[in-house]
Amino acid sequence: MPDRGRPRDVRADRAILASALELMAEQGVHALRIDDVAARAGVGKATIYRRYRSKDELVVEAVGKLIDREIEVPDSGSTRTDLLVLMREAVGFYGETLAATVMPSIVDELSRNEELAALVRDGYLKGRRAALQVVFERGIERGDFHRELDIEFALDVLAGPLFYRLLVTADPLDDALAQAVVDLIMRGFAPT
Amino acid sequence: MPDRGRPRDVRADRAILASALELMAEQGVHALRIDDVAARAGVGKATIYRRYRSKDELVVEAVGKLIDREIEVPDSGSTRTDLLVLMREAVGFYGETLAATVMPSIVDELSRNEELAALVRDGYLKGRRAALQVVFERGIERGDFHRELDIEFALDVLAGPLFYRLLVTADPLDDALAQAVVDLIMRGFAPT
Amino acid sequence: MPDRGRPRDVRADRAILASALELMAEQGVHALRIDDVAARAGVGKATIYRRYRSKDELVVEAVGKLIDREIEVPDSGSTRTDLLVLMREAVGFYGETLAATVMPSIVDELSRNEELAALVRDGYLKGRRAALQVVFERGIERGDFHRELDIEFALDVLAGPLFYRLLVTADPLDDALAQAVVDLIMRGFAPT
Amino acid sequence: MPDRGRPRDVRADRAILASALELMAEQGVHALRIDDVAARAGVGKATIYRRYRSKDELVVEAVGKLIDREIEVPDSGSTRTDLLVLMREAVGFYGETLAATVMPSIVDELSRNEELAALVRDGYLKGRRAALQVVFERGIERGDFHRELDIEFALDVLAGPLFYRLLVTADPLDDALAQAVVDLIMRGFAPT
DNA sequence: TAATAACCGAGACGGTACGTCTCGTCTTAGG
DNA sequence: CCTAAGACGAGACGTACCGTCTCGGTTATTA
Repeated sequence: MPDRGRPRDVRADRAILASALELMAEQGVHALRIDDVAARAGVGKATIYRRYRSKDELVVEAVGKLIDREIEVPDSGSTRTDLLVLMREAVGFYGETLAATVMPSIVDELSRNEELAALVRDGYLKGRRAALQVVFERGIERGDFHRELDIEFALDVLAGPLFYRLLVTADPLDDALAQAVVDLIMRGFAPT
Repeated sequence: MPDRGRPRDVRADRAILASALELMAEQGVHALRIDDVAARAGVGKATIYRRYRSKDELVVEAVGKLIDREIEVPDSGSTRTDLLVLMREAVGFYGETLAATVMPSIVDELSRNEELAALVRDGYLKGRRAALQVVFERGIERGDFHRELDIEFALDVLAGPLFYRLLVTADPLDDALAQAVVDLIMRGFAPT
Repeated sequence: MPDRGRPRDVRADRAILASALELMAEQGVHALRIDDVAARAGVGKATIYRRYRSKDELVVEAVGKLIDREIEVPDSGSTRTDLLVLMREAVGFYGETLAATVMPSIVDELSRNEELAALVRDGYLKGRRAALQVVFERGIERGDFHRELDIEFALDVLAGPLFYRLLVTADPLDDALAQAVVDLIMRGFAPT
Repeated sequence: MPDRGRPRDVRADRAILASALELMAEQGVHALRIDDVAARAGVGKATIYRRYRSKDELVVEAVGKLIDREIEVPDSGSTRTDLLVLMREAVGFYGETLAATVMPSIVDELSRNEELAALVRDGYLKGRRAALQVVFERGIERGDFHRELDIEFALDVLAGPLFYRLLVTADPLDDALAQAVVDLIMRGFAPT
């Protein structure tokens, strides 16, 4: 009997996630208190725990909402331009306060939370990587890259420095970074 | 009067750090409980807090011990070989169970623990980056790289894909990665 | 418009009270959960709250049903026999499992539930005491008791030991008790 | 290892019980909140739960403290006077606000809490009943009572009306009650 | 040698967040 | 307008962990 009883209140769904994201952005994932989420959302704690089995799961879902963005494959005719568009989009996204604040905790969570790992890897990364893959394949056709290009590795090179700065060195994510990475890719993987 | 009273027990020092590292490796930094460290080390909690002002500080110190490795600048005569030596060393280190297990939590901690951030960035990264910098400078002298090479960026490219795999995609850290990164660097930053 | 819409289901009325009594007998009034009553009665919670404003009121009503017994004034011609009949009836009633199980909780509830207190005192005790009063008055007429007999006090003496055993000492309620109490009354209140 | 570690703080012991008793007297046993006890006692909740496994157990202990009174056997030479002294003492005690407020909940608890039942029956009632038993035995010697007097029953008659009023009818506990009960006992159990 | 001072393991302390539970109300779809 | 099912806001429950403090006892250096 799936549809019996009072249905879940969609406004509560939204209020909970919104409050959680706000609080995470304000004080960090670490300092997130379920009681605070409930209070800000104007909701009982049970209403949260009916939706998420634990605080971790709430964080997962909130992050899921945060990173759930449609990505479209650019097609300017120029491989360099297309890569730059995608890199700038990524730099812009991870440069946002909320994403930047939350990401370290997410990464930590990834290592012990299979569910979150699946969500992030399959739901988010896969999409971005697929878009980039198309661009790389077009690049190969155009003769911008040599034919043995290891696309997986190329993707790691695009994303790696960005995450390294975000998570480890705390150096700025800016347009210069996007350009430098794309330049390196164009040169380093050019046909011999 | 600095030397009055019973001196600290060095065995306690060691037992605390060892227990902390073991527990971090077993269950993650997140699940580390001071009570558990005390119990495993056969030590009272006060004995821990006499040495470290907080749990965070204990983690910092334990991680410090873990990553405190002398690094020597290779000088084989070949820039590629030297870079490869350093990359392989890094791949080997982060491929170790303990380092790999602990790193995501460290990264999380970095974002809100200034002290740990300083320790990791100044005490550890700085050393490795200095070694790499020497190799890059020699490479420029030798004519392997163009003279405007942005060494900071080159370092990000070396480390980025490694951390990206370690923290985000969970793809393997292997020799192929080391070679691919070094190859890319050699090609991408070659003189025009 | 009193008769519009679907009429209340009488089976629900009965199921609710029956389930409440069963659960009270099984686990005590204390452990009674409205959700459990609803589940056992196969009824929604709202159906209960439409009938009883609160859990307390449900308990009141359930107990009311339990103790709602017609009492008839015995008239054997012998005061001792009449008192004995009434005492035996009481001993039999409070010896019943359900009544005995529920009574301590009822007593607790009496002290803070005015409504229940009224129901029990006016609806139930009053009836029994009235019956006994008649017997005592006949006894005075017959010359079995002195004329200054404080009937209120006599009633307390009849009921007191019974409740004391039931609630405090957990000693058995048996025929010997009934006889001893009646004997004491007959002697202690005999004319001088 | 019984004496290792920091010993329990006796002031906390006292503060907890005192606060619990105060709150029980103010609002009833029913409305007692562990958080309130902790707050009023200036104590953490864990400090309460270290001493008492549950709220019920705290209530038990608090009540134990409340009813833990030395009782001495009066010996005036007159059986009536001795009984009256003991009855007045009881009437005075149960007339106190705290005892009267708490008793219904205690009685309810007795029926499902073996530990409390033992405490109350063996620790408290037994003492009072023993004192009364001495008085009755002296009375038999003096010829105030017939020799077949069932002392157990006599005790039930002394205590019964008192508890009946306290728990059921809410009629006053006063000196008149004490006197009436003693009078009844003296007459009803007089030698034939 | 005795006193002094800081150490030691054990574990209680006040505080705070957790995740669970129950209350009495409210909201669905359906009879 | 009733019904069964079950979600809702509120708030107490008992647990767990933090960082501090207290106990009896130990181990050095200083007097």
